[in-house]
Amino acid sequence: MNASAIEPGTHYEALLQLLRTSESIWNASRVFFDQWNLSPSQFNILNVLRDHPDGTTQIELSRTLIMHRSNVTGMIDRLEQRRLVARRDNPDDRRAYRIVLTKDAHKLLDEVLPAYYGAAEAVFAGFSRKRSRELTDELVAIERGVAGFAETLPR
Amino acid sequence: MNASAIEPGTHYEALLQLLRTSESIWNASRVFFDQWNLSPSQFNILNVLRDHPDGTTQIELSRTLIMHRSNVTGMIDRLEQRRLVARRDNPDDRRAYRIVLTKDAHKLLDEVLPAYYGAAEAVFAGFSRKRSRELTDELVAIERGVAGFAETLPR
DNA sequence: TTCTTTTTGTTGACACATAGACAATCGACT
DNA sequence: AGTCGATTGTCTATGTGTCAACAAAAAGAA
Repeated sequence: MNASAIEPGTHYEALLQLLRTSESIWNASRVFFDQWNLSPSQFNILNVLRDHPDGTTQIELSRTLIMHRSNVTGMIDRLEQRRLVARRDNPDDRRAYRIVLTKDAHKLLDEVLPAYYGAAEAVFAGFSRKRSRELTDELVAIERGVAGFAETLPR
Repeated sequence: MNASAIEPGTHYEALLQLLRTSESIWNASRVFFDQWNLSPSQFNILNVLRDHPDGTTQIELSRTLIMHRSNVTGMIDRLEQRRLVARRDNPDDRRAYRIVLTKDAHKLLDEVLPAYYGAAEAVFAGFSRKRSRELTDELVAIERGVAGFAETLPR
């Protein structure tokens, strides 16, 4: 409420802890995906592509994963070199590609995904479903708070 | 529990939402700190240095901020160029520096910090202190779960 | 003391992220 | 049809992160 607070408060602590926890998840996921020589970002791309059997454009990927389109170029370059994705022609739009998973990628994901879902459950050992649903709601509310605050910022 | 789950579950949803929320906070903070031409990482370094009036070493900074020491080199290089930190000699250890804030940095932080704490409270508008304390505890528990899981991973 | 191991900071190579400028293409409008 | 603004992907520059290899210095062992 007090937009010119001079000292850190309880909410500030919660915010910091949220960032800390998220970073620890991200770091653990780096080690986890390294088992298959993947980065978390690479996995995210492959995971999104699973939902698009006919392929999707790079700009669409950039929107889904909230990253700049110039970043997608490099990510797809590296995944293409590893033969995990392919750039197919897009008959509807000659500016864009249709990015698709290769057979190798499907085989890789069949291996990774069960371990991936299992890992999420392992991390939450001792949490009831109810509790993690409540947590999700809480986090969504915070995300809305952040979005609201961001609008007050000079862009 | 079930370490070989085949499908995403409630816990998985919560984990994803945690990462999403954290990313939205980080992105908002980029816009926020941009008002003073700072990156979130640069601010974090300055903020840590406030607690060390006599300076601290780069390796100590890397441990506090959980980043590689080679990254600290570049961060301090850029902050030094902007005259926000200085590398002072360390009489106790001629390998290391004592990194200290400059007067300019103190002046900058006097401007940033109130807005910073205020922003945290603004994001949590509508949250009681009790609720954000509970959230903090929840997040700490998850962080422990992550650490536990990470230990089961091949390093 | 001397020998060995560890630690500190830098460097180079790379991955991942942004922003801005650019060419090719698309789409809408006249 | 032709024109003009928006979109798509790439390129360059830069910041932030990792890791491995290196020199200098410190710390420990003999």
